[in-house]
Amino acid sequence: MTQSSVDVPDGSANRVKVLLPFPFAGPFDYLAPAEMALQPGDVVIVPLQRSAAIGVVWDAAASIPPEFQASVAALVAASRLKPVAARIDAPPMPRASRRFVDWVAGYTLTPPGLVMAMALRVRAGATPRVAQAWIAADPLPPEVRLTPARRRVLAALPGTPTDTRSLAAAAGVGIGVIGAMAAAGLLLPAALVLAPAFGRPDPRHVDAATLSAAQSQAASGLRDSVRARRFSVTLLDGVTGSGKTEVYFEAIAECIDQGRQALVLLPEIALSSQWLQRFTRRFGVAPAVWHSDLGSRARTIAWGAVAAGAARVVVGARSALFLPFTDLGLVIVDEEHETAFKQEDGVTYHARDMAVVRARLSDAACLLVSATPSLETLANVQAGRYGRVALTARHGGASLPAVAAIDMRDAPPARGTFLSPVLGSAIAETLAAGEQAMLFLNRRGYAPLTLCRACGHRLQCPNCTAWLVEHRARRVLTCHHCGQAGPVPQACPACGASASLTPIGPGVERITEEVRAAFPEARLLVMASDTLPGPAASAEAVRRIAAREIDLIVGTQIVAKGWHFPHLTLVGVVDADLGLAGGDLRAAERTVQLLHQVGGRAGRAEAPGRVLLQTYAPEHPVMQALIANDFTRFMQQEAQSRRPGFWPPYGRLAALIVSAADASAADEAARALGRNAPAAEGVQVLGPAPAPLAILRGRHRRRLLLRTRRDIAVQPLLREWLASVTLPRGVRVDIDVDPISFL
DNA sequence: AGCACGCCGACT
DNA sequence: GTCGGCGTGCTC
Repeated sequence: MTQSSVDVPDGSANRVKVLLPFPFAGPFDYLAPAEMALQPGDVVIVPLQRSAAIGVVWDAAASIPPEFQASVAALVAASRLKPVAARIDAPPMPRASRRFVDWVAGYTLTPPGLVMAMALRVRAGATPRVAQAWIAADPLPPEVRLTPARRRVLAALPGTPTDTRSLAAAAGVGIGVIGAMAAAGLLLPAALVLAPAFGRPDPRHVDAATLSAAQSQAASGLRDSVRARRFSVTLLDGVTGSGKTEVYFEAIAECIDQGRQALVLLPEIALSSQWLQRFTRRFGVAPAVWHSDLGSRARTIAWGAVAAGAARVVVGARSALFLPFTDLGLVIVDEEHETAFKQEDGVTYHARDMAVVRARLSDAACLLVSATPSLETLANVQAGRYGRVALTARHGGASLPAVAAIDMRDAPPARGTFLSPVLGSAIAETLAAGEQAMLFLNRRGYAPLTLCRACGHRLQCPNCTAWLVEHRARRVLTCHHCGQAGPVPQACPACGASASLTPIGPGVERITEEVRAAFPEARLLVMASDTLPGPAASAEAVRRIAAREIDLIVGTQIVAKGWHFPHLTLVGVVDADLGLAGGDLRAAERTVQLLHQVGGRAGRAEAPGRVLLQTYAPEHPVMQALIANDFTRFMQQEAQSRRPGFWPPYGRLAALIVSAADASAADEAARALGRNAPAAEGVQVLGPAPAPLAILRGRHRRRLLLRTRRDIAVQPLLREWLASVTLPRGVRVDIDVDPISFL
């Protein structure tokens, strides 16, 4: 391990590197007073310019590029070092977390401080704060006056450190009194002792014997991988409804028995109410939950509980990877194919891939779980890098739903409607049988496009290359990319014709209107991200469905999550062709995964389910794969089509998005990058070309794609490339290593 | 990310 | 004659 501090001549202080949560090239050097006995990972306050900043004592990492180290050395030579102001009495950031930060920063070409900011659990930009608790000074400073209020505070102080708010409340004084007492030296800062909010999950809370033979066999394989206490990656590949969750719960049980911590990543933690119930049923207590909407207090408690090892099992969104686990033994990525694992704002990283890295840094087992694994993961299984455990039958005797296409050319909907008569009668039959039906359309709002019948004008977002979407319930036209929203105009803004604006195409609101007219008796529920704001709303929706208070569900892609709806027997896909347009590398793969997941909601209990796909291209390989339920062959075909051009996963890809408020500035910078493009065997640069969203939030965007053979790393090429071009002010280049969305 | 310094318009 | 707009530049 690299020594982080060195002696300076006068011997009174050492030098330490401190990583700050800002976009600097690397850590800064400070003087460390010897009595602080600073260790790598310690959280410290340091002076920065005229103010103070929080940071983490960092040790040298191999992945910090040499050019950064050189610039630090030059500054150190100038000998302008300031001393560390204080060490915060908080759990240190563990070594594995620090190496993980370095790794992610190096891989994504993000300044390490910004990655560390996620690990410190602050939103990049906001000044990080550490929860402050207090204990009484002992002895009390004799010269300080004790007012009655101050006496009450001292009397109210229990033996354990207490945070400002609760202490003030307990003593019946204002928060100001606490602050003044701290300033006077009557109270000393201390680490907040965590409430025992995290019970210990009990691996033997229920008997694992409720598993089927197939499940038990799969579970035993996974248990072995955890027991090995070595890094490994295993794909748990099981059809929808096969009970994958219960199987990987056994791996978690083994991890608890091993005395190590387990992390489960879910694509959409806000929608995980059913998952949490299942966990609690299995282990007797709820796991620690981590996601970005957690309040600052809850987040501090969770962070501390993870660092102290009190939280044995954490379930969270992708950012949970940056929690300070001290002994992580298992990382599970559920629904590993989900594109929600790719973070696109701020630090651009793919949580599934980073989960594998995080597991490796802790000698932990990693499980990737899906009914429809990504081609990346399948290729890794094929190459022998990942193991595979499969579940081929549904749990409890349920059968997989029968999938059929409705050829919209043969059975077109009536004018002004979007549901084929075939789908309409299937819904009627289902409702008549007292069962539930669901319609899926991955499009929010009433209509995706509004057109003037008089002049042909289309209502477009002023900031983006995108149509404005009508949301009739909220009576607005809004842009789904920048949030721009305004009232629906009465007259055409181009030609002034009145009552000429016509909605074109369906969104979930319009489908809801259609089924409400066709099935006036049915109890309807709309599930979309804008109708279910937050976890409580979706939990309530799911409860009502399970309690049969709902007959017909209309939903966007949030219905594709792993819900268990026992009475749902019919799923209708309103526009199965929707995701296939647009020439995206992964369009076909994503459509198969999404529609397969949606269809998988049907027939999960005794009554068999069926899925109807409305399509104009029933012969398309995507529809054929869904109908035949032959996912394996489809993915083999996908692999064949990507292999020759070295497209991922058979090659590497990085996207450069050049953006500027001024179109010609963006063009000029993109061309300059194009002229300096790296040239080598197995390396290719495509572009520049207008990015698919050529204008986004008022910025003009151009894209270049770097594609290399799999054995060539893109990061050194990108670093050299970017260094070769000086960008004029106002021009930004965003780098996306392993892009998955081509927007 | 802050928070400065730094050159051009409406006020005590 | 000043107060202040936020444009760019630096922070160990």
